[in-house]
Amino acid sequence: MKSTIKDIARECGLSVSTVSMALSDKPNRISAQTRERVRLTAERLHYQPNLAAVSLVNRKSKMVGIVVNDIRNTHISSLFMAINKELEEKGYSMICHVLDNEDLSSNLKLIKLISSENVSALIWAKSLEVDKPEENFNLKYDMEQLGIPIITMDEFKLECAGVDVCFDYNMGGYLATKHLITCGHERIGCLTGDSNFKVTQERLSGYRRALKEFGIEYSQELVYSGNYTMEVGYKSLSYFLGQNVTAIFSFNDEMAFGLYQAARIYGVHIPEELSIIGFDNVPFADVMEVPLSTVNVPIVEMGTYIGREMIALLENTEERPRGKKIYKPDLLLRGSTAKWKRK
Amino acid sequence: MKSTIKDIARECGLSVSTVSMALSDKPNRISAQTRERVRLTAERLHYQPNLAAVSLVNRKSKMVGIVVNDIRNTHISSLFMAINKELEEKGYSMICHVLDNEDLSSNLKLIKLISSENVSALIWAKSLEVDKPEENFNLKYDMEQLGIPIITMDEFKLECAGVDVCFDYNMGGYLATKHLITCGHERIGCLTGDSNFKVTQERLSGYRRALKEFGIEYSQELVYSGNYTMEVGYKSLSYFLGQNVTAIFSFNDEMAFGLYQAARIYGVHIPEELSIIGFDNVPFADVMEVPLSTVNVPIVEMGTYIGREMIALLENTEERPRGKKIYKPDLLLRGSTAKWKRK
DNA sequence: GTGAAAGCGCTAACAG
DNA sequence: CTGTTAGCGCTTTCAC
Repeated sequence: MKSTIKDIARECGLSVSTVSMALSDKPNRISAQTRERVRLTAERLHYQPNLAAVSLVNRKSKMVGIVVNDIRNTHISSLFMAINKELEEKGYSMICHVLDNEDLSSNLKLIKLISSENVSALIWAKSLEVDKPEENFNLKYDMEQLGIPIITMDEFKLECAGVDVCFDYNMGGYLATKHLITCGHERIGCLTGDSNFKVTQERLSGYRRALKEFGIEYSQELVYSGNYTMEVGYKSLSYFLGQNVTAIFSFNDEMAFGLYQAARIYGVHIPEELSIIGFDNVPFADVMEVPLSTVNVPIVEMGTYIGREMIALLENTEERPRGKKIYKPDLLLRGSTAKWKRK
Repeated sequence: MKSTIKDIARECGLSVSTVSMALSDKPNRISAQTRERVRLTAERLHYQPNLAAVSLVNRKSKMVGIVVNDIRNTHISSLFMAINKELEEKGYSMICHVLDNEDLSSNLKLIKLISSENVSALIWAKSLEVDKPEENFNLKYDMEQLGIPIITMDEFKLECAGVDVCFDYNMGGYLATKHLITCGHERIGCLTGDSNFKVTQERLSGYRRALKEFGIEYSQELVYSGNYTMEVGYKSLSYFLGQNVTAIFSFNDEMAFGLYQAARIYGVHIPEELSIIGFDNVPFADVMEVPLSTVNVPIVEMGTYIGREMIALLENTEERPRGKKIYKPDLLLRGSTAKWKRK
């Protein structure tokens, strides 16, 4: 079956420890010949080190845990790929926990599992849910107990090594809304994501801030509580039409595509009869017949940053205080938003 | 730091082995009280078993390796999620190797890495490349050497436990092409994926088979060699227009979207001036202003099947001969293909 | 019913 | 330069 260091030792007539050292890259006192002899038999026997054993003795592994939301969303898979690329280059593998949109399974169970997997670090790219203060408290505690560097994509206020890599969603919401207002829209629908996500609430604050700044009253009726999926975007349109909105700010592009789909069915013309602005800037945004105006989130850049920071965290020995990085939005104005002409 | 079974033993004044047994679900002779006492202190100490240690002694782990292509393609991320869902339910975690479209890194290196990770099984969802007989020979050998069940998504002809979960791409190519011919098209462009992939060649065979059946001569000029990405779809259109094609069979939906994008720029109307049929049926296919006709690949069903088979392979003890499952295509005719009216 | 001992594959300190 | 020993955290005989 799989050969071990023991097999090599037997073949070469050496001790296990000598073989171990010979195979190691660290400077040591094994003669060049022995070294070569060991290397050759290792190759011949198709030897591959058992990383479980290595990690057991080293108390660290070449594994990084990652928790992400539904990767069917291109925005998220792009992030995933960007992180993966950086880590793989440096010889790290990822143990993935991908969350289905439907079952956002218990955070605590997840952390326990991860705790078992003895990964050397963790990337927690799952949104912070603000409606569970108690669970979050425990989660924070458990995360810190892991004793490994953790990169989060929200402000978890963890007290352990790592970085918070965030995005200014509030500003994004503000800019998107302001743009619509500047176009002359006054009844602006707001299609939100899961209302308990911090990232959702921040976008909503931005929306309200813009309205306020321009003296438009906030109205609960113009807010449709979505969940970041295309389906809900589709369903929401009839509601918005009933509210006579002239523009919709969708909290992600995915839902905006759902709006497009419904608009086609209902015969609503974008942007003449309805302006739509999205959020994320997924690659598809530019493929639609009416390219989608959206708030750009530099997700690949963020993923790359996360990957690199992770490597630094893992390989630099000196302690660093927990870092923080905030990415800023910019507006990508394409064909789906237009000046509003009162009929 | 992280507590171990030893800590529990000390706390309870018991031996390590007793604690191990008490914590185990297997039937054994530990008294109910001891059992409970151990359980409670384990909880109190936030004990989580070290799976590296467990797998070392059991010679198997709750880890499954997976190799997939670029998950930014919804078709692939859907597959990934479907597999993940089944495995996670049964307590298995996935070690992911996601391949970037650009760097299809060495298979052999990948297998070696996986061999180190001591996963209990492997899902090889990466396309078989037919132009590397030598590498494939070694790959096959190395895969078999892993000594674990392997599910592939191509016919690798492996001689180890597992299943080949395939799709009849040839039939898919045939049906798509036949549909276009039946619509009256004669100059049918063919936008292929990476030409060295078996799944690409099969589609191409299907295309040629349909042409032949209807007495249309195959012409090299009508075939544009792509790579399954939107960019190449975009770029290919001007070539196809130069060839005066009236329809294009795109080997996946992604590239078809690229064609859409280019068509908009060039002012080419779909389907009046150009019919397009894709392959995969990604969710977005239905969102475009002109919904994309495509060949349906039941990828979620396939993923679920793979997950379930994997569990069966892992948990049923009796030996089973290597299985094979072939999914069949069906045509989804939407708005992007139409009867050709000679001008 | 519980404990002692051996060992999974590997590394690292300590001898020689 | 190389071998011996101990031990990472856990499971599993085999004694008691």
